[in-house]
Amino acid sequence: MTSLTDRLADLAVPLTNSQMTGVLRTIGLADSYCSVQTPAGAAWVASNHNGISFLRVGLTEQSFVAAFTDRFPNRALAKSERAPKGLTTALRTGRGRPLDTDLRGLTEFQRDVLEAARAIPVGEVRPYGWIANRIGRPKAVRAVGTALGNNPVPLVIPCHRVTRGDGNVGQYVFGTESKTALLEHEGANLTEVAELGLAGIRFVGSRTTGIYCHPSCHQARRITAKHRILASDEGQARELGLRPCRTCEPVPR
DNA sequence: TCGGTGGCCCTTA
DNA sequence: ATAAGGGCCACCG
Repeated sequence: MTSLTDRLADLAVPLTNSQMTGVLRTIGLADSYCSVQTPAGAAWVASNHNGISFLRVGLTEQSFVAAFTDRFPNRALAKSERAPKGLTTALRTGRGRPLDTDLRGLTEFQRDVLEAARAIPVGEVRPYGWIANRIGRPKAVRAVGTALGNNPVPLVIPCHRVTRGDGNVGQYVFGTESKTALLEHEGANLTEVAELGLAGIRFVGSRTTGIYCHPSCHQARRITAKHRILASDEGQARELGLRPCRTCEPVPR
């Protein structure tokens, strides 16, 4: 009678390293990585059959591999010459079909935060509190910041579009200057948002449409100056007879 | 009036 | 259990 181990041994097929990597990759235990150019500079990016799993800007190849291994101790990593389909274009234009991402290993809270951040259009920003509200945890503003700080795939998931409620850009994995540069590159009206923020203005409304928005919402930016109304909070916007924009979903704090 | 700040909030390591 | 983290508000001089 043949033992189970004997039968398994009969089944075993010798694999080359690259074949083994291929198998591991298919079952999500190995990632490929390559270098890509981004608006924030040269980056290394890892991906597997689930999608993009890890991206870092400004690291040597060696320290990227170290960072990946540190984060995913049980996964193999092999170099590839080809970038995942659509990645280069998506990173350059910030547009197109959303890229697949691999967010395994993150908590539900962290995934919720990152998914919400994906909803912010190119050239616009939303406050941390907007994410918190959107995921049904209005008071977890601070935790939202922490979760974004742990975003494994910056740029792919645009955590740089989340800024402080007072109009400042706030912090960023790759540094504040990089965040500012990215947002300017995307065409966000950063100085206007900052000026309004300094004056305590959170929302911009239109006398003609009766709608109020976040100041960077593309709808808000089309409002003619003489029809523009400013509001410091939701209550004031309501008093002015305005209702929230369905596109940018302005939220209190 | 405005910039600095202590205290609070929530999640994760 | 505790501390720290990409925030925010109220309060203060």
